[in-house]
Amino acid sequence: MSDNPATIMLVDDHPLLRKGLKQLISMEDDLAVIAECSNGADALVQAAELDPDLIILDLNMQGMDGIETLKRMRDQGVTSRIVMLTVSDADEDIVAAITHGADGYLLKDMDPELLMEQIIRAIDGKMVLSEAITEVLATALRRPSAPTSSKLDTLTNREREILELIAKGMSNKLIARELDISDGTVKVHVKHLLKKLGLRSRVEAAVWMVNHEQHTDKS
Amino acid sequence: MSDNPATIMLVDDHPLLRKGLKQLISMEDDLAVIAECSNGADALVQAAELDPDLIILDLNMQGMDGIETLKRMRDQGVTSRIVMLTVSDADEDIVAAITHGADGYLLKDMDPELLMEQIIRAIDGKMVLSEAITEVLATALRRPSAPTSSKLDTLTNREREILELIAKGMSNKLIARELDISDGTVKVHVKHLLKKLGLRSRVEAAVWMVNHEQHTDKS
DNA sequence: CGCAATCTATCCCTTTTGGGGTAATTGTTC
DNA sequence: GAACAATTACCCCAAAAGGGATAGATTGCG
Repeated sequence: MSDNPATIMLVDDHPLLRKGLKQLISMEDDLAVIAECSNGADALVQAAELDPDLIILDLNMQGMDGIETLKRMRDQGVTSRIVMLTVSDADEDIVAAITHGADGYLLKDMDPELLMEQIIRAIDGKMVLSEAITEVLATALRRPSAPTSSKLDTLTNREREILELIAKGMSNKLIARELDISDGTVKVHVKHLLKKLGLRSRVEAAVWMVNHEQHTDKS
Repeated sequence: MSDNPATIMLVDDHPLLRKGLKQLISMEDDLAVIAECSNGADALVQAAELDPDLIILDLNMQGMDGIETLKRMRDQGVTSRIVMLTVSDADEDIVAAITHGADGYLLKDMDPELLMEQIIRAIDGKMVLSEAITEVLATALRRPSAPTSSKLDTLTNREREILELIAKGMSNKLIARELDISDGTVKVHVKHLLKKLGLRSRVEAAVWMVNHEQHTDKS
């Protein structure tokens, strides 16, 4: 393991953070940063080409986000260990990262020394999770009713589409005009999606959606 | 200006980012980081004590957020130049930062070289804004109807309280029970706050509020 | 082909919401 | 004390939303 320095690739759209991380890593003799990417597309190419020992992947990137990048890397057959490094401690992100093949999930506000320990542990093949994360995972797994996000998957395309419009504050009538269908039909879809999501009103649906949109996309 | 190195204080709850920034700054001979804080409370004390030439302040901190910290610093009579450094390009944040006395607003995903240029310009007494920011500011100022945030200030305490409950998805009846008043009264307050905010339904109010809550507080 | 899912639409009915008004109470300010 | 804002509460009424059922059209799948 420490015969040759372990190779590390950094993927984060904040140059500043990359700089800090790189400097931190460079202080370890048996670690070497061999590549830096500022976006997911780049990361895909470089990961396939360089096959680093460890990829440190930011979750909140513009363009292709971290989860999507992770997913595609695994699809492409990247076998490097991949650790997510992020500010988000949202349940969905954590669960999504782990289920899509991440080998760790660390928070950016960690103590640098601790962070380095975890990175080294990750290269050693261990799964690394921030303390705050482990309990989130545990509680998430305890509830098999998947309160995470995948409820969205049970919705049909039309229902999801209408939910998004509700999350913009639109009334049934406006939605009907927007989608060019009758408002009676919109009511049917709303009725169904409320039932599927276990919510009692469009207001609940709206706040639920807005809160869950936060990391899904951004303006 | 460059007789003695200019003193800089960093306030950010991400140690990694502080590290990167500090290293970047240390490469300039006439700049010196004299303090680092990971939270707003600390920053208040240190700012008063050290009176640095420049304070680089993160906007999204847990506990006291950047805007609040900025506000209190100015209230305390801190005269240092203060530049916000953040990932958020939300209109409200920018306008709030500027109106509360920030001397600049920079984004974390800037190019490091450019960032250093801007920091030096800030110390020279110039107002520095990321490119993407200037147009946001311009358009924000063009609309004097203050679509920013301060609309919240026009609400009474009760109305604001009820708006927050709406933003949790609650119905009038539930809100009435929660506040121990009649649901007819809740309707009155809802009616008023909708009028004040220029919104057409509680759903619009809910999504507006949730979106504006994002940086105000966090779980 | 038959079956299930989806999208569309309508009817009926109850509850909720939003907008208009009046008015009593309290506290604050001039 | 008068004037004012805020909170409470009620009235009325129209519009919107939500829940039930039914049903035609289309599409995809075994």
